[in-house]
Amino acid sequence: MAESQYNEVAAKLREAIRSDAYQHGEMLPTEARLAAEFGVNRATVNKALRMLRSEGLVYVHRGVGTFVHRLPPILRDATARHQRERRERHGSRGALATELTELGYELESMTEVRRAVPPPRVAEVLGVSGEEKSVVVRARRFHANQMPIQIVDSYIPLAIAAGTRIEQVDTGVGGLSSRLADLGHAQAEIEENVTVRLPADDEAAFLQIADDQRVYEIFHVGLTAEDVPVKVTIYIMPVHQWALRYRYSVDP
Amino acid sequence: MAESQYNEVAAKLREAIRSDAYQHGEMLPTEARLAAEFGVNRATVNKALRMLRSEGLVYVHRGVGTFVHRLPPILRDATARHQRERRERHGSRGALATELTELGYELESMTEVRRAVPPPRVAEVLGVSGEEKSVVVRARRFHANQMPIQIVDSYIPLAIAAGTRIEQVDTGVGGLSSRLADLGHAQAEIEENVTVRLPADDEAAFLQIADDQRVYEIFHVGLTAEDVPVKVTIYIMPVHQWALRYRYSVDP
DNA sequence: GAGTGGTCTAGACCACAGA
DNA sequence: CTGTGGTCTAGACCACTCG
Repeated sequence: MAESQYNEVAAKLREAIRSDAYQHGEMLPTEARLAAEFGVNRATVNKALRMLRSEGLVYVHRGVGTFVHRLPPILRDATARHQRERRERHGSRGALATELTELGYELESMTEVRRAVPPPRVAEVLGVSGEEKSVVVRARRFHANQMPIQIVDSYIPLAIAAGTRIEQVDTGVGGLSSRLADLGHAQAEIEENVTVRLPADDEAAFLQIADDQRVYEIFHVGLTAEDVPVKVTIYIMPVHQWALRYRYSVDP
Repeated sequence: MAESQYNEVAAKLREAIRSDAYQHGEMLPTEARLAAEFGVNRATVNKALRMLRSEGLVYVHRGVGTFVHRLPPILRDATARHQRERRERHGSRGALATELTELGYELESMTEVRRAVPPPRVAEVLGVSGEEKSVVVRARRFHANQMPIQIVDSYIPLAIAAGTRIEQVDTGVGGLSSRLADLGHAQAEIEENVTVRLPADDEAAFLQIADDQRVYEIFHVGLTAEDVPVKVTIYIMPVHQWALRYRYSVDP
């Protein structure tokens, strides 16, 4: 990892950040200054910083400077968030709010609800039309301490959700899952498919990440006890901000 | 995504690859040729190709050329691989072999077994010394169709494994999990923590990936019915080659 | 207006693979 | 030996932010 100059510069800066030379939010020296300091061209420093940026170790304020990002990742515990004990302990608050409060973050969210044409893969899984407005979309955007952290889009077939509280912004105590249960479509099983990819333009814009960073795409399907898919949720999160946890039983 | 020239070049090449202009393994035009074709400098083409490479869409044979990579991702179904029905259906073969055969891949693996000092995090979870050779490491390396795809290192406390079949390369029918069960340490629960990071040098070398690609690190802990950790396995896989699937029940 | 990072060019040298 | 991609430099212009 230490052959090329930009790799060496990157390694030195990583080390400086890992040690306590820089605090979260502190500005690094300018590229020109770093170039002089390390005795290399600015393009070389720029390439090194691009690496750090794509790792999530620094972020850039265009026209201002490069700043250090040193925050512990957020844990998304997929299994625990659906357990009764935990739900009861934390009352009506969502799973994410619970997780983040435990880490000392303050959570904010915005929700938009509309009827829409579902993406092809969602239409296929839900067994609805991919050409008409066949689903209700609940589009939520989350910030933690003023920092964007997650995009969550839930798709529910119109046949289930039309005219119900699911079409309102506030779904009430217990949220979307409880409303589905009220309507006779309680989810019994969850299937999640995880992939990692580059962000789309709108995702990168909301999450304030560079286009060479990566996001998790979690394709989450809620199924009833009869194995009927009743809800698809797609989660998009920057990989450097999150760790995922799953727990499951081994069939004896 | 289409402002800068290198992004436009990258977008055009992505599109050419996604359509059927190139087959898997086919060589792209040289950077010089692409630069002439698109009317930009070679450095710009190089930057675009670097993006595609980091996405796993192309790979480079140093001194030869840039080649297209178009293979469907491998699905790692964490839950299904531990279910009895599936295990019985496929006999003594491992979970991975089963998954890959279904996708038409031919699987090869190498196994090394040794006693070693565990990494700090592993020592902590297993409750063993992080200074002495307190674990047996089963280091496996997997290829599918001659392509490296996965690094799997399992750590078992010496207190459990010393002198048993676990210390031999061939663990026999049912593999490591069955031997743990034989020894009275049957795993009842699995916890997996997923993160995404840059590869270490040795990981990049084995997996034949560039140092700006990403790998999943899956920190997998096997626990007995009494919640005692008996095995830690760390999986390292390139993100562009794999999708992860988890399925779990919702507590009613 | 001054300073920042983002991008691009032209040109150069290198290590590597293969004929 | 030739052709490939990997890297680096010097210099330039740009859009952006902020005082």
